[in-house]
Amino acid sequence: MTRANHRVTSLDVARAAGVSQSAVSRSFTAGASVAPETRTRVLAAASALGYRPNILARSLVSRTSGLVGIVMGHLTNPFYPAVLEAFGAALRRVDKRMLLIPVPDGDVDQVIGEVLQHQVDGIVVASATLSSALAEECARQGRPVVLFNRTTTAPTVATVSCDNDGAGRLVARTLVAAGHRRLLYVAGTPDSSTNVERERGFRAEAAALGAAVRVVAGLYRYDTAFAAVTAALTQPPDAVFAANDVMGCATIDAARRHGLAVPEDLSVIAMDDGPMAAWAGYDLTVIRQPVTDMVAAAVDLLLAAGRGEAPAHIRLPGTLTERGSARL
Amino acid sequence: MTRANHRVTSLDVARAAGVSQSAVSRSFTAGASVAPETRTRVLAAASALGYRPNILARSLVSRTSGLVGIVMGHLTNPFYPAVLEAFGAALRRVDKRMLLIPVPDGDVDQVIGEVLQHQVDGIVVASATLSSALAEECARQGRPVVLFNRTTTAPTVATVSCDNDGAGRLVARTLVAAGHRRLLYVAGTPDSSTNVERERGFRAEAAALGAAVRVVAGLYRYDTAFAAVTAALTQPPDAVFAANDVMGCATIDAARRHGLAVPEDLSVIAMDDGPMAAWAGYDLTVIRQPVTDMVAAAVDLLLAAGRGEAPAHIRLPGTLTERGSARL
DNA sequence: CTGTTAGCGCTTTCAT
DNA sequence: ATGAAAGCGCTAACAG
Repeated sequence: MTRANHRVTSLDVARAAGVSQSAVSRSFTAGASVAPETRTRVLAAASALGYRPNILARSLVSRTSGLVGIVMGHLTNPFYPAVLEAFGAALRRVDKRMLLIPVPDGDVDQVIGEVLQHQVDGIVVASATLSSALAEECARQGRPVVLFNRTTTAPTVATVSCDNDGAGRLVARTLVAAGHRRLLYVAGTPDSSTNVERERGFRAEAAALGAAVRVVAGLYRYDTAFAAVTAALTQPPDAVFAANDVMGCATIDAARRHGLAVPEDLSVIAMDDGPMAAWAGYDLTVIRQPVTDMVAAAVDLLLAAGRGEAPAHIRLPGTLTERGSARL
Repeated sequence: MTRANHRVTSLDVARAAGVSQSAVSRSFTAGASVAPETRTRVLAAASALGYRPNILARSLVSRTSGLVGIVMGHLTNPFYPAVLEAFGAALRRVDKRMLLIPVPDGDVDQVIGEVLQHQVDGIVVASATLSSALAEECARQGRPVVLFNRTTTAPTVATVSCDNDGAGRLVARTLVAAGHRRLLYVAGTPDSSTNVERERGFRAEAAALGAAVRVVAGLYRYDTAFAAVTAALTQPPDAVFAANDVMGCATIDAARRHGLAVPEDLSVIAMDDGPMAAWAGYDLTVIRQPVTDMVAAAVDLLLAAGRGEAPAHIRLPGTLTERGSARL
């Protein structure tokens, strides 16, 4: 038991163990030179007093906070909670924690400032972009930035994303091969690189194969996608590629409401593979993004940058997961 | 422009502005006594050099880190991302950030240790509980803990939750008033206070009104709930209360697959009001938890504890949101 | 209002 | 292997 309301410091432990304060510090530092016997004594005293090293103080001198800033846009898109969990696990493995900043919208730049003040060891920006001016400032301060699920031309930031162009092509190829000719693309937010690439790949491949592609704006959200698809159904396509799974669900719901059966009358393939894609009510055929690998790659890039390596750009392939929403 | 690869400190700014280092500190402290003219000069120098105060150093002396630990269980339950966003917004308003620890399962205690080392100003534990030993240690260190969406008997932790018992009663009353008699409760994880309270209230009120209640185990997950409900449908109930919205969706899907129409053959009411509850495919009648208010209350409790007030227990009522899944 | 002076709790040379 | 001492970058008295 320890006295109430008193922050136990390494000095307290030192006194209790009859050693110097630095001996205590060493006992808590992996691979420091302490006599095993000393260390045991120190650890005993420490746990008796309920001592835990103060990471803030340590960070101040070691110049690494053990914190990684995660700047994330729309947590309500079920893709991102999965990403968050993956980052939590991956970062814990390298003994770092997440400083999470859910950014309302747009004002990423301001938010990055806050994160920098916390002396984070790196920053992950997901579902948003930051100005190149700020990217440069991060670089100057030696704080690696990796853009997750977005690409950029800023030379100082690393990026990790799915091969969206390839995914779009794969879907087009798959649908056309199954005999579909009138294709509909339900787009995400038009300014996101993710959406742009998926659309580009999908259209290019479809065009090459002689299939027509119409595009409606779904903005990555259920309600907008539902409305857009409903409107598009006046001239029904035979297959839909939705830029994320939420909009895939919206497409299916809109089709059913319109009296169309999925997949008999309409094939639906969506990007992402969140929890609801597997629900019995949807059974959505999807392109699964390799979230775990993407996150692992992002963490690697962060660490690599910490070692002074140049920012890289990683693209991982998505994989087609066939379920019941597409007649292939 | 500033020199590459050099962390700008307040001393650098002081020199550049021709003032003392403390003048710089004051210029960045709200309500400190600095001549306006001095402050402008300092701020100018600071922004020229790209200076940002180092929060770590500040925290070390001010003894508040500006960090709140958020320990969260299942991010994949769509209820929690919404909670996270709300906390992000509410905490930012009091100038604090989130140290997010997604806890795999169970090992909350170990995780709290990490959080404590970061000198957090408080800890929010959502969808999990912590041992009372650890709760006591937090208290001793003066770090307020609030349990979110869980209750406990530990005297040192505050709690915020929905009035789950009341919600259960409300649903039973509503369902029975609409003529339903054979009720089914799709339970969440049996050891969560949340589930226990909902079930207790639902059963008590149903019993009082002379309606029968069967219970199946859904574990708060889609797949288990789908299987459990499917099995229960061999002797169909007329109404279902699902302990969360995901299981509500599972119930609807299971019913439809079984050839039952919702709400004609089966009324479904669920707890929580996540994004998909409003989807056209489900149109789920729900008890909405007042997330924003709950989060605001949690933040208040954190701040109150910081001022030395005793831990309180707050319960906010849920509200019935009628949509199309229940015949009322 | 401003500068000087102590630390916050820890890591890290540098001697011993 | 250990202790003494010098900071990490900042805030907070305390004089002036």
